[in-house]
Amino acid sequence: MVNSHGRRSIVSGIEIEGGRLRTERLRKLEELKSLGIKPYPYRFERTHKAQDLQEQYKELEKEVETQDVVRVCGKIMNERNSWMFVDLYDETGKIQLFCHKESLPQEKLDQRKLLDKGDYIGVTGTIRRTKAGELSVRVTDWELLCKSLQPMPDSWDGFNDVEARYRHRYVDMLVNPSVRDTLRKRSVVIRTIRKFLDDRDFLEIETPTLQVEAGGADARPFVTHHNTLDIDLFLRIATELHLKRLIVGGFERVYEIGRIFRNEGISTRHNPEFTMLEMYCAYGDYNDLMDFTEEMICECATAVAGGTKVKYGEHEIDFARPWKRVRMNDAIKNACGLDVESIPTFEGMKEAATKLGVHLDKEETRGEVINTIFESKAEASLIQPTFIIDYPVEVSPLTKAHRNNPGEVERFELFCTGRELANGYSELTDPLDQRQRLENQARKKAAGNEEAMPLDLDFILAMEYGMPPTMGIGIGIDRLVMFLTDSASIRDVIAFPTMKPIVEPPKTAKDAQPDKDAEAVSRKG
RNA sequence: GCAUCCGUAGCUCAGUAGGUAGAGCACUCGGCUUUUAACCGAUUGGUCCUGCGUUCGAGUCGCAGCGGAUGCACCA
Repeated sequence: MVNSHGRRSIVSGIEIEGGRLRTERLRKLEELKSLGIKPYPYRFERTHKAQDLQEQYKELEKEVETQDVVRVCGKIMNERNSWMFVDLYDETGKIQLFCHKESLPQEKLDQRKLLDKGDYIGVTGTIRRTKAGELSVRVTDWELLCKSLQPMPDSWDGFNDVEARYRHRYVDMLVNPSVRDTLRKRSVVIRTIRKFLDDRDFLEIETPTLQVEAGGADARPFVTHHNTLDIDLFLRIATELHLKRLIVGGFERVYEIGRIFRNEGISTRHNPEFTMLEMYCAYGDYNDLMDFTEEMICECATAVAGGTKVKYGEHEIDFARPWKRVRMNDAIKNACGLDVESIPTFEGMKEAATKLGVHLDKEETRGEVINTIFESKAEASLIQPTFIIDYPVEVSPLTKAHRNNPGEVERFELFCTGRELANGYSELTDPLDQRQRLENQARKKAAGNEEAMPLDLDFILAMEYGMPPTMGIGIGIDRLVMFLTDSASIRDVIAFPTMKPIVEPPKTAKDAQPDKDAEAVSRKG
């Protein structure tokens, strides 16, 4: 890795070409080759994984030697007492190697000097437990499975440089077990959701990532270019509009767990690409959907945390059902005493917001102001899982009007530790109403609001063919995994989070000239 | 996008008032050991993030930039 000025490693622990530690390993690699040893062989027949041995010999007492011969393999992570003790790791955990000179042939003793931490080896040996109580393999033979050229992070100080951890996540995974644990739990969450939905006859259907217009959410999209068609395309910001087309198409239960791209700020809670579950189910409304959501998330919590109680930072969150359901207007009243229902006008609402110290920006309607008041006054206090229900129609262009309350829609958002976790509603199925709402959005977009939705005429056309009553929800998988794994940053639950690249500047005037190919590509046509 | 903080050896860090660039660990070499970051000895290792400036002299002071962290904004 080279920094912006072309010389040294900018992130800790990584050896650039010419680095001393790497050069030393290259020397050992050459020496191994000269001894006729293949440093990158093809396979190893193992009899046990580390965890198998730990379990199988749980009862073996200290200082007891067995004659049981095993073959294990893995990565050398640590060494003590001049390589008499070696910690060998495989995916399941650790097994200590006991490498005494009297158990090893002279040749293998000599070649030991060519091994480093980070190398993969396979060993043959017998099982024993040491005086210190550590289950070990007394090594009688070993073979190299991979020579590593990079130094492993210092085992005493650890691999703590945050930037290095995210830029070189493979090292982070090797050294910090919690990283693997979190990613494993993420996999469990996704598997649990799939099983939950599949068991209820849902179909997982993939919808387009490249779209002519990016709709279905308020967000700025990424733009890309298709060369042959010579058109700009957008990366999707939601899967909603296509999944609803599937409902129109006659599927009654569909979902997608897919990558979403939003061209917005990066923070501990936002990555430019993230994973969202969107699920749509015909003939149900938002009340049914809240029950459904509770059940599904409880199942995830149980699968990952073993129960409904989860520690998150300083909070203990209990997902036990049922969760509170609070009308947005009541949530505002509870938080700051304001009764928005007594204020019928946009101007009046604006005044009330200002009086409360709520900063308004681009709000143009009464409903938008109510939503902003909620976000700045009430949201943060929603620690335990809470459904906020009945949103203003102006902030919900895809949601069916409330059956009783004019000006409101049948929508909920799920909050937890003051953060939004899910967004669901009775889907708007009236094509004429939908057209009007999207035309309003398009007007805003034309007026310069980059997050407003485009007018998707094909979506409206689809709805004119007829869409049954439908409930639909989107759940941010990354956020959910954050809660269930007590992760402070979204980066901790993503295998390879987005990082700003380290750019190598031109070293000479000649290099500084634009690359011809790049130039050609940048000219459209 | 805004604010605050951070950047010295592979790692963790020290660096006094602006005056020769330091320690421990790691690496390498040698010794020793059947029991746990072993230990003992020796060597090696630096563009102090980059650039410009102030100064006789800058790791240290100033300005600009790069990268990161956190918070805010946006949003899920």
